[in-house]
Amino acid sequence: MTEELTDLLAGSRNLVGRSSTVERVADVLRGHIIDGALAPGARLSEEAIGAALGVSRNTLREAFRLLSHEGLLVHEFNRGVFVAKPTAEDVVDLYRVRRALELSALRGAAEASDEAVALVGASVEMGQRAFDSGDWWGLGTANMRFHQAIAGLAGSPRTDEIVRRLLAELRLVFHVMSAPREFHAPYLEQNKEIHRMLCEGRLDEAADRLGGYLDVAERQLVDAFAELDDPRSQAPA
Amino acid sequence: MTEELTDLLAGSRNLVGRSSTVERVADVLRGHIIDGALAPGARLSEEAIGAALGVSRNTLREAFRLLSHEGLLVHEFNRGVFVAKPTAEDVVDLYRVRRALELSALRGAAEASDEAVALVGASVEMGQRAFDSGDWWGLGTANMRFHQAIAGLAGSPRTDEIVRRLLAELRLVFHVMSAPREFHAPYLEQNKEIHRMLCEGRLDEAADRLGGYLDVAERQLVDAFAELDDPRSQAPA
DNA sequence: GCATATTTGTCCGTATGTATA
DNA sequence: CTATACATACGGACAAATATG
Repeated sequence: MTEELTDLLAGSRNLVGRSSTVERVADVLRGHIIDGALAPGARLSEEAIGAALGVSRNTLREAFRLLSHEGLLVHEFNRGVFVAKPTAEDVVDLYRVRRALELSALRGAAEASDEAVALVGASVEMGQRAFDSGDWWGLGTANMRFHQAIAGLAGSPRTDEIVRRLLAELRLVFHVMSAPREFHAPYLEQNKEIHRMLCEGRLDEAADRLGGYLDVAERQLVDAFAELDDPRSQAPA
Repeated sequence: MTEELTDLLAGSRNLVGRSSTVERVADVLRGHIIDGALAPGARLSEEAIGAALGVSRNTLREAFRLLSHEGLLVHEFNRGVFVAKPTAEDVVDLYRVRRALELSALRGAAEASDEAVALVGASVEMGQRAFDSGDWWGLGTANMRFHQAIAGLAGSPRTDEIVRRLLAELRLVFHVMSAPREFHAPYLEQNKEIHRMLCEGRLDEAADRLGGYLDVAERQLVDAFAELDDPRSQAPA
């Protein structure tokens, strides 16, 4: 069973070249986790992964600690580390924190820098390009960047870091959505609208819009989880 | 120069006995950092600390990663780890995030559990006891617990975790306050008032009160930093 | 339920590169 | 500029806990 993982990760070995080994290992693993190559719940063997990436167990364990604190891995004492497996409650919690931080940033955006506002616009354009080329996962990425940019309006390094962490966890959640297009596409127009309101200084209005849209997205995800747990639906493993 | 640190930490060696070594080491170091035994900016030598606590460098490095992610240590590549040294900008940032999360939790407290509300009351009583016995550092601790309880009204594990992290960083900041009593004491009455409003369901009013009080505290801390940096004041060390 | 194999937790020694006196 | 100290990273070892047959 470790065969597949080993083969999977071996392709990343040549990328390991400079800077801190621990950081690079964490980057590689993070990438494999958020793009689904390492599925939620999968166990990460120290020996197998270490061999696949060509790093020692000590170094690998430090990378595991990093990703555990980012919420992408969970560490069970004397049992190993596993890819985090978010539940419906996690979705609710993630959206609770997002609402608090993103809406607060948007409502206080009168003092935001021009560059921060420009990043919001850039993410909207990126989403449009992804939509035009039918790249639905790219559309999801653009949507992530939109929310990161909204949070960035606060001009707060800690908010940026926290939201980055939340969105990475949310990437894991999105893997339960079987229809990425139908899920992500409707939000492109909403993002455009919110960006417009932002540029016109209608901040409270924009925040209300964003709040409502987060509510809908949350419910959609929770429903998707309920469907998975529900035995009468034909859940594909 | 490592002599003092070694002696300081050696007293904690016997505490190391069960559960995960990494966690225990992190707990010991966290305690020494927030109570000021390890001053901001101090460098933590792997060898010295490892010897003092009787743990290997590998284990110690994992604990360092933990505390770095909590914001209490900063890791400089190829140079080592240092106790975080918050600046005035950090204070502003910390209060920005606190405002967003605590006010949001308070405004939405209509759905808070009875236990969560009770914790707010308990922290107020704890503060009163500390005040009565002249324990000013304990008063600060009670105040921390008050804000943790306010954030806890959201019923969100992630909010709890984030706020815990922010308040630990804030502990570091408080070391610049030379007069803990004058700083912490006025907030006891405010906390009582906010708790009363909370129990009566006057949530928006309570949130406004808390917001104003956070503004004042932030300004007070920023001023304290300005005084330290200002050469015309007789800054001790 | 038990014996065995696997894996984690932790420590040690060491080589190499980097920063600082 | 050299030398020293230290962080980075590796590999091996062993006990303890867990998983497996």
